[in-house]
Amino acid sequence: MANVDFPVSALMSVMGLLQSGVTYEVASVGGEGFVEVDAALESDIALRSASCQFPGDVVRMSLGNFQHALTWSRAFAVGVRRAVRARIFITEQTQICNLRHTVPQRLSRWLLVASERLAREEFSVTHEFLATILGVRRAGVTIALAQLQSAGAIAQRRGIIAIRSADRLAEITCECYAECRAAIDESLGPGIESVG
Amino acid sequence: MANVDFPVSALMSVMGLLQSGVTYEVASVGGEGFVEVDAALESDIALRSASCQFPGDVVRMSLGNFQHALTWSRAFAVGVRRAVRARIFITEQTQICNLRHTVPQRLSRWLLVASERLAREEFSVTHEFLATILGVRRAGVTIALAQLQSAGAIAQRRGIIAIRSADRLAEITCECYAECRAAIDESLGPGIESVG
DNA sequence: TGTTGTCGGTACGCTAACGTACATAAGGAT
DNA sequence: ATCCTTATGTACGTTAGCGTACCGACAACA
Repeated sequence: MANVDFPVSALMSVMGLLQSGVTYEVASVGGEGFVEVDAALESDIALRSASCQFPGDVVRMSLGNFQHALTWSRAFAVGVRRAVRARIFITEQTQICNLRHTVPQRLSRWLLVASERLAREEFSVTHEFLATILGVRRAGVTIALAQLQSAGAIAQRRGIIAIRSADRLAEITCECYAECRAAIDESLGPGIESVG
Repeated sequence: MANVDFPVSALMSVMGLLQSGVTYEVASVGGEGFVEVDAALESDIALRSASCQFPGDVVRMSLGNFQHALTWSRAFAVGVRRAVRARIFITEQTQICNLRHTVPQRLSRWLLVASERLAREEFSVTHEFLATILGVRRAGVTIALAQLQSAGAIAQRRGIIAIRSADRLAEITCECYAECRAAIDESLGPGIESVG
């Protein structure tokens, strides 16, 4: 871990790996957070691997600078720790979301979050990609997206999904969307318009 | 949040609440961690509520003392932050565990973890309680426990579960058990014999 | 313009777990 | 000893999502 990245208009993923070889996303990090979180928690070694799924601006600090800032700037440390707080909440919420909420609900949440963090309504993703992110079948994503489409929430082209109505998506998704938004606002202040 | 508790031989639960009124456990905290984690992350307000499910010894600090120690003792701060690091890993792992692993597997994991943290093989829990913890039906727990019993892993009496073979449980449970143990060892050192 | 690899739609049987309900059993209280 | 509460066993039909497979369609590129 040579650098710590604070996404601005990028969206990064923290991935987990099962013995079966399946990978899955354990955290989606935009402007409300940073990677790698371990850098703020007394370790130079990341327990997870991160990758950038959607390129964009990132504020990058060397690990050394990050830890220096963390030590010497009270303001910096507060911001970082509050981001960690939000991240924990989101991860906890996703625990139950994965267990109790449906694929269309979870998919809607991911689309809303990605849209807000990337500040656009259209992005190029394949069903396969979304299946990996959500930890479900590719076919399951296709079915769920068809539902969102016929509800007028999204439009699709090959390799591209466009959000037509964020409100519609918000109706479909579960409470976890709002809960995570509230936790981020509570931790970082309402200025940050990204959600988990 | 007036105090911060470091369980020694107790087991505490951090709970989440869905709009439906259903509560579920988002973290099980023993000797490898502390509650509330928000205290270490620039907030006096806990985003989740914690409760003690299994009484035992706890090192309790006032919030003021905790924050004082965190500020002035480098050693204390390192320990606390490393505990946060482990907690994040466990929570992330539980995300995928909830999604992909079966009730008997998740139940086995919980029993193993609880047993190690409480340092005993027998504890009083009802199926109803375990159902809340795992976020499944009470009937589902009954069925899963019957499987563990017929595999010779546990024995049951009304309101009591006794572990007969931790090895058998370890065979049944998923990789998440070992992954979390490894993450705790990596974060806190192998001295702590609790697992998530 | 034709070929080829990737992506999306759909279908099949299958399984884990669901929600619900009811009956039995254990054990403390009277 | 009996009652009564609480815990457990079990059963039913239902459902979401699985694994797999196959085919058509799009698009890039030769």
